[in-house]
Amino acid sequence: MSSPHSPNQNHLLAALPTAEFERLAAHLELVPMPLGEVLYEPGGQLQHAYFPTTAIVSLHYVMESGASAETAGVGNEGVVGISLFMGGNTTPSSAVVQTAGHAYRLESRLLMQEFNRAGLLQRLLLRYTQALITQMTQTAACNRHHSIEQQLCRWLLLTLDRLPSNELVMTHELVASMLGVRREGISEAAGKLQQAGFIRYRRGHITVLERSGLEARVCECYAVVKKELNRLLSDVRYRQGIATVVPDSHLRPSGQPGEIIRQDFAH
Amino acid sequence: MSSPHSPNQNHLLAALPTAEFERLAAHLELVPMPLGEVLYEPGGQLQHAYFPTTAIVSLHYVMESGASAETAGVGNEGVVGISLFMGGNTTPSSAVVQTAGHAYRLESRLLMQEFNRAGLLQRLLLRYTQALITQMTQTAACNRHHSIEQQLCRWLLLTLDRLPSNELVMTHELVASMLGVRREGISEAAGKLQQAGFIRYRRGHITVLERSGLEARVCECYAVVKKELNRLLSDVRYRQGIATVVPDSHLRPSGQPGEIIRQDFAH
DNA sequence: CGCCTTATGTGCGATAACGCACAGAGAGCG
DNA sequence: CGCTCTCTGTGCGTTATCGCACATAAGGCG
Repeated sequence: MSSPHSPNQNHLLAALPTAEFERLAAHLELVPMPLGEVLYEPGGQLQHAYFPTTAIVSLHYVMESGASAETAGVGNEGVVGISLFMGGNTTPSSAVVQTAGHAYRLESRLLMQEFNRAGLLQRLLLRYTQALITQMTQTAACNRHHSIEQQLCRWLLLTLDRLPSNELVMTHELVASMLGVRREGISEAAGKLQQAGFIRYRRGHITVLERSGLEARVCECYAVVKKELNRLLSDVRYRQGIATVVPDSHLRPSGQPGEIIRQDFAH
Repeated sequence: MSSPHSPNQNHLLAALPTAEFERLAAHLELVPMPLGEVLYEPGGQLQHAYFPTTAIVSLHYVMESGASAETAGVGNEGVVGISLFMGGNTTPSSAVVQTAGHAYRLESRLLMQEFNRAGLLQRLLLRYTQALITQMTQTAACNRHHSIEQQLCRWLLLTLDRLPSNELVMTHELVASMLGVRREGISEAAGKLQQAGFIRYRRGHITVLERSGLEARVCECYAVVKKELNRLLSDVRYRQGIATVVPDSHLRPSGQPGEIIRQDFAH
């Protein structure tokens, strides 16, 4: 919990057993992630996997027409670059930094090496991928059936959950491109939320004042995604010394007993 | 290629090396898949994985309101039940038989056992999952930006690719529930396609007369999904004796050389 | 401080899809 | 053969969102 940077700010890295973590630690490279940076484009070969700490990355697809839509976001709960271990090494979608911050990156080769050891990292990554799939599924359904305002609430809450503060550095235009709608649509929906007192915004900054307000207006999709993430990673424990100690370790693969705690992403 | 049933009608099973296949073969159970059968519901524990041969299964999410949307379909190119090996053993979505037919099912435990051997089955399943993710991503984007007619074309083509004939047993109502739109919307779009001479339909049957017509109207999403499936599974070969022999086997994990062929799902 | 870029507000008409209501027509079943 | 259920056709008015055009405002930079 030291103030500067630590790989443990990323939940997946923080959950690795000491042995696995130490094999990787020396190769984790802290990189700044400026807003708008493109981590990969359709067809591009991935050189690294990225474990965000404070940055948020948007996975999205850009159509021939130029229109785009986010299919999922990745923050400190996950990793960018699942196609490395899933196979194929590339995807038809893009990954772009949506909120500036930092990430630890790891060479593709090293990630795959560790993945193939079939230790906890593998289990973690597969579970995380399953959670990501839920996010994509839910996005597809939400795109189909819910209003812009509901989707905006969902998106704000999901983003908020990945941030340390309650302020998003984000223009309406950018949010619009994430949700795949018009900028005016976002302005209108955000205007309503502001009138209701749930958020306040000014030129490129959105501050959430009343989270519960957003939760009251959001569609079910938000809860489904959160619940599933929580369920899938709830039996994952933090490494000793990172988190509060609890007397339970039946799932711990390595030896040391009784020094671990449930992850808790629940809102 | 014998007329009755064979596990080799499923592309994943057909691609397994002899040793892996034989470990599973005795446990593969041919089951009929009647239209509308529910393979799993949100939260339900999966007892089996299903490898469709002639059946097609729709993965979809049902909202609280009752509205629904398909996120992906699974035919003889894939398997139903990825959450078994991805972890979590259940998902918030449902799987329902969309086209009646058959599948081979395999007990969860046995699938996971084989998956954990980290042989070709594991690689195959992960790659297939990656292809499935592409399908979901594309569905999300397509839901957002394309017209009902375009989506109908996409859906017809994807379904057609999984069928031996050019006739779908399918009401407008059912298609509508897959795409998450009104039945009338499908009737209208289908009417246009019929007028153009691309399809013909009558009470619960849709016959594709001119595939190229659909391909001319479909959005890019169809091609993206197909190309990706093809790319991800193109270095997968069929087991000896199942398919035509070609003199190439550098990717074959087991010993016997030179008796394998590229899978080809390309339209 | 003032300018100029960029973000946001607002007001249209256009459009795609919705929700509903009902008419007609096939196809299976008794 | 005729009935009845289910599927499909059609015609509304309604709605959300779009696409565009332009006004206003905020904030960074010289």
